[in-house]
Amino acid sequence: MGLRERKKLAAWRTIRSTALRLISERGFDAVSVEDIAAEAGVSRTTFFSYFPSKEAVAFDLDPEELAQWRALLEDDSRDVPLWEALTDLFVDMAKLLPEWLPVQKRVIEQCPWLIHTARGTCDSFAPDLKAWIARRLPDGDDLRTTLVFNTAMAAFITAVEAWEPDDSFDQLLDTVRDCLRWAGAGLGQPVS
Amino acid sequence: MGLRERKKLAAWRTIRSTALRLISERGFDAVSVEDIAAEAGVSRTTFFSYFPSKEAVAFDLDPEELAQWRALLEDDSRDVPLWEALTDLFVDMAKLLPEWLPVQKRVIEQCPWLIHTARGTCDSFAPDLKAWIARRLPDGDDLRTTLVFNTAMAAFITAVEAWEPDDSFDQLLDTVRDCLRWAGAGLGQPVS
DNA sequence: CCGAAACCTGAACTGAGTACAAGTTCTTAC
DNA sequence: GTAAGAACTTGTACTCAGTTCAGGTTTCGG
Repeated sequence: MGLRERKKLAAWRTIRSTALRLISERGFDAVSVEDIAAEAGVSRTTFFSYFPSKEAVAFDLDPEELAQWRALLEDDSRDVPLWEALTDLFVDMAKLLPEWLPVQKRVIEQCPWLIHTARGTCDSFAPDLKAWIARRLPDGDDLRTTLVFNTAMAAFITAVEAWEPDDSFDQLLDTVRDCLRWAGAGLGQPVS
Repeated sequence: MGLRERKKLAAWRTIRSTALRLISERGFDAVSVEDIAAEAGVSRTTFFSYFPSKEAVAFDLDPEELAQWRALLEDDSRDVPLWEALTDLFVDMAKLLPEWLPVQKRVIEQCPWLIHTARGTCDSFAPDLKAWIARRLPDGDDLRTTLVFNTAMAAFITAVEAWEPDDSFDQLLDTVRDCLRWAGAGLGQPVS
């Protein structure tokens, strides 16, 4: 990794951590992009070259975490049934977030309307995940692929939103597993 | 309904239809709130007293449609199993949208990032729907309630997003029913 | 018909996001 | 090592969404 790339990542992290500090101190609305940029020692223009919006600085994933995330999708073992593999995948994904999640949840607690933005975080790897699912599904059934994707996502989000930052992280992982299992088994069925 | 209320609804509809006309002519980004207000014969300030944001004018439901929507939730017959009732409910809900949906889809086609806003449309009755589900579920299991809600919503959205405005509307209703059924039966199960 | 409440309006403001030209820092190829 | 050029940063200036508010107009209840 050349100097340029290292500097870029460093700047990204400086801006991000500055932003999260200010936001958790004063609340999302009470912090302007100008405040963040000034405190992080860059110009407003530079801020927007790193983050496309003020929301992004609060919710975008760290490039390294994103890479780990994507790496999970490389696993191509198709001997496990789809939904079980999917459940494991989501649990593994959740495992990458023990630092990230509590912060996000506290921000959202103050500004509930940011939930929409937070959900959009997933968009960055949604295409990859969809491809992962499509690979394990009979030939090119787009509707079915999308349905599996959206439903699994819904189950995952349900677990995340039910989790309180004060609960243990293992509890979240259990809930993620439960939600995915329930959804996979069919919510029309009686509770097992 | 007094004069005041009638005028208000009329103004709402004038602003809305003006907005949709301009947006479908020029595209969402190329139309400013000022344009819409001017063309609709009201001030910018008034515009924002009717709609909280520029996005809202494109996606908010007509108050009357919203009322019909809510009316569907009044039905309290609990003899039908939860998921079947839910499937019927969503199909009935979809039936109220034959005018609305094609327009929304065309707007989103031009500005894909508006999908998030469109999904947020559901927020206006989400609490009611959640209560509807909770009523039919064993005592206050919040997680399960939310899971059912989110999953059903995901299935519904999948159907809506797969539907093309040129397809017949009945096809949408069929797809909604299919998606809900599949999700209810369990996506971990083989296709039936 | 009169007073109160609801409504509309213009003006002025904040802050997000964009465009661009000029300056600075890193890279690469020689 | 250095020079040409690519990539990055910055200030300025702009557009437009969304808010606030004071003052005027319309509707409503009695």
